[in-house]
Amino acid sequence: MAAAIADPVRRAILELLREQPLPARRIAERFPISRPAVSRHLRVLRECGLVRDIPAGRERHYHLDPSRFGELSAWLSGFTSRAAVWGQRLDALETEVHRTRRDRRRGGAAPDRLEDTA
Amino acid sequence: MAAAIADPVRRAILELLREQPLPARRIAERFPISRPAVSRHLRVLRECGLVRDIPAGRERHYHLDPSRFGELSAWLSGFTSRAAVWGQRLDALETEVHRTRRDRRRGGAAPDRLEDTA
DNA sequence: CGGAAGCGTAACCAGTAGGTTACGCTTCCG
DNA sequence: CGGAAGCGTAACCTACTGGTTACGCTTCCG
Repeated sequence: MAAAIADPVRRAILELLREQPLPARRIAERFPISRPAVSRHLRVLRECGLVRDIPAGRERHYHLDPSRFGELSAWLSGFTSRAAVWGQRLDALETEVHRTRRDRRRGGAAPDRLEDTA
Repeated sequence: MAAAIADPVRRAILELLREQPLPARRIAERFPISRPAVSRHLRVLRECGLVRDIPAGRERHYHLDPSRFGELSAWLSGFTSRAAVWGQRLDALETEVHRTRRDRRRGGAAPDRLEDTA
């Protein structure tokens, strides 16, 4: 499902469908690629459940199915929520690494002076 | 950047690094693929800014860089936020389509009875 | 009824992504 | 100092992805 969003054309289609439902023809004519290519992109999105279609005569109306977006969003939130934590730990970690290297070179536990890292 | 997350191995690496920073060796040994393969995955993540590395002697400590995750998360929120809206409009739309088809077949404006859609 | 419109699929082709092995460079340590 | 450890990169191969054209099926309409 993440693979479906990886493609820029498919992302554009989703943004298009976010504004309003559209028949396949209308979607295809907004891209510089051929209609069958768009048709396959639509199939990928359909199989991922990101998009649904309603047959309407000889047309086929596509619309967004937002239910699936939550999954990826939830996965991402597992990372963004810890941003602050790591941000705080980061400089401390970097300092620690530098200190360790210096210690080993000197062969002893040096105080945390920073004259060569500043 | 979305392409970086598309790969399952890279997602697993990110989840791994979310727990704690790790040297490349430790990351590689948790996957059934070769070490150079993991090394390239790490490069992709690095170039996307999802991950950063700190040289530590002959090792290279990798850690998460959560700042970029917000971008994708923000893009996704543009869809999830409208979930309720479209969910409400959806059945109405579907009904409308069916009604239109029926109307055209009959050649007149039919009342919105639902005997064949219910 | 018959042609046009709207879509999807099949077959084919080129570019890329991800895997492997071989290799080279730096860092550690006996 | 010299071998081992830890990484990254290059070269190569295969598989998949995304694009195109050709085609077939259903639906509309003069």
